[in-house]
Amino acid sequence: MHIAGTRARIRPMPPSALSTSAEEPVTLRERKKQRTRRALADTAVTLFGARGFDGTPLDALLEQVEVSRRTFFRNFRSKEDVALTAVKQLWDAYLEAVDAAEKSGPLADVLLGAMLATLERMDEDWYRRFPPTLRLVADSPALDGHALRHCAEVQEELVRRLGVPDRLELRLLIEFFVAAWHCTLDEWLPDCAPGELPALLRRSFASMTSALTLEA
Amino acid sequence: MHIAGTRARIRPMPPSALSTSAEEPVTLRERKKQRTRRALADTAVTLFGARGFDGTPLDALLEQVEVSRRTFFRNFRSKEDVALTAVKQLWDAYLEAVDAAEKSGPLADVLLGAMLATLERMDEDWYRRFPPTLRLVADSPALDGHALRHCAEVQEELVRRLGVPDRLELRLLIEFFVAAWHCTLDEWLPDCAPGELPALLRRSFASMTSALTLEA
DNA sequence: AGCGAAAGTGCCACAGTGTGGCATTGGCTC
DNA sequence: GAGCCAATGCCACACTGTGGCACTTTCGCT
Repeated sequence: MHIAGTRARIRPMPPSALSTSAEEPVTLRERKKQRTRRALADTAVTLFGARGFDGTPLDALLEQVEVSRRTFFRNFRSKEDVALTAVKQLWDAYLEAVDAAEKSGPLADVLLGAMLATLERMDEDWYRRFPPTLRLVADSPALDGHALRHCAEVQEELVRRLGVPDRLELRLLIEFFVAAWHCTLDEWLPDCAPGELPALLRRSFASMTSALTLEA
Repeated sequence: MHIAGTRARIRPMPPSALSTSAEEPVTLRERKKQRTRRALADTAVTLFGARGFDGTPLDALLEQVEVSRRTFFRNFRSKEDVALTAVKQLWDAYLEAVDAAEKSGPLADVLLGAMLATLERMDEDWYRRFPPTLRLVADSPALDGHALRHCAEVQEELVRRLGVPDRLELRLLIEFFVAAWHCTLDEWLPDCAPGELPALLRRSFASMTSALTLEA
């Protein structure tokens, strides 16, 4: 339902942490922390991928990375959170891309262009971790719920950053954009060939207008 | 992300239970069970509404209704589940309405018409419980995640029931429909005047095409 | 270099959710 | 009525997430 605005504020958590094209932090402390976070996120995907998200106790992950529960929860909000690291990285990068994009012409094209730019910017490591993450999400309702919730937050953020007079149409457009993205992922999921994702996304966008006039 | 098809099957739970226009079950046993479920769902909305969803332990609800934890979990999948009863009732009714609708002309109109019909069918009791439920969802990320997840399941079901040659466009349309519905609820939420909901929904639908061509 | 401050970490205990096992109750069927 | 069976209640347990506190490491400053 994700109603915008009235939502209770969420605590910030370490500032987005692992961004893909990260400027390496200078202090030793920060780098150490980053390494722990990265190890947790990486191991989470492989471990959950092997034994299932619901079927893997958090302790299994902690044991493998040799980190205490207390430390884990200082770095991630929840078990779902660490599993969805790749997804969050994508959206973080996307928001940056939207900020950087030139806002002229049809807004739909701006949103599409920003995503295409984002997909180009993501590195090889991300493309290795994203597909397994999607499969995790597809297999665990709990994870899916968290992913959708995160998406809703991104949408609110987009509305905030793209603010225009007519709120309703902007909200609709952003919802449509995310919807098209989800449909695209559905089609991409079986093969997950990185090169095909932009083409699939363009195809989804091209189908949007005709979808509205689809006959029974 | 809600990828269709590959999703793990969910256990059925008592057949939807509390439907709004329910044919009363004959046996005393069934009626008793229904009463318990109804009491749990009703009390949940008021109790969570008063003390917050996250701030209310499940035990508080169980104590008030005088039901053991074991019994509760035989009737509802989770704490979130019971809180979202009104939402689930709506979608259950909507799926029925879609089945009953005549599938001719633009599919978007079919989907819209089915929702308008559903809104007319919902009884007064439901209109009393739905707005508080929405506010609960707006205040608790966990609830929102569950609600979105449920929505995704409904969408998969819709694709299944409306199956047409071109899957992509159908999926897109259904996503757009749900998106429009969510936007409508956002606008309805502040006042929650039952009579205004259909008009708001029509307005959202009318804005769909222009949203796609919105200029920056 | 050294030293105090601050941040990160580990360990422990606890609240809350959700599940399995098993006895008991209460309604349904004959 | 008597037996049968579903529903319930009670107990114990696994797992997630949090708070408190002590200990170690790093940072910034002298």
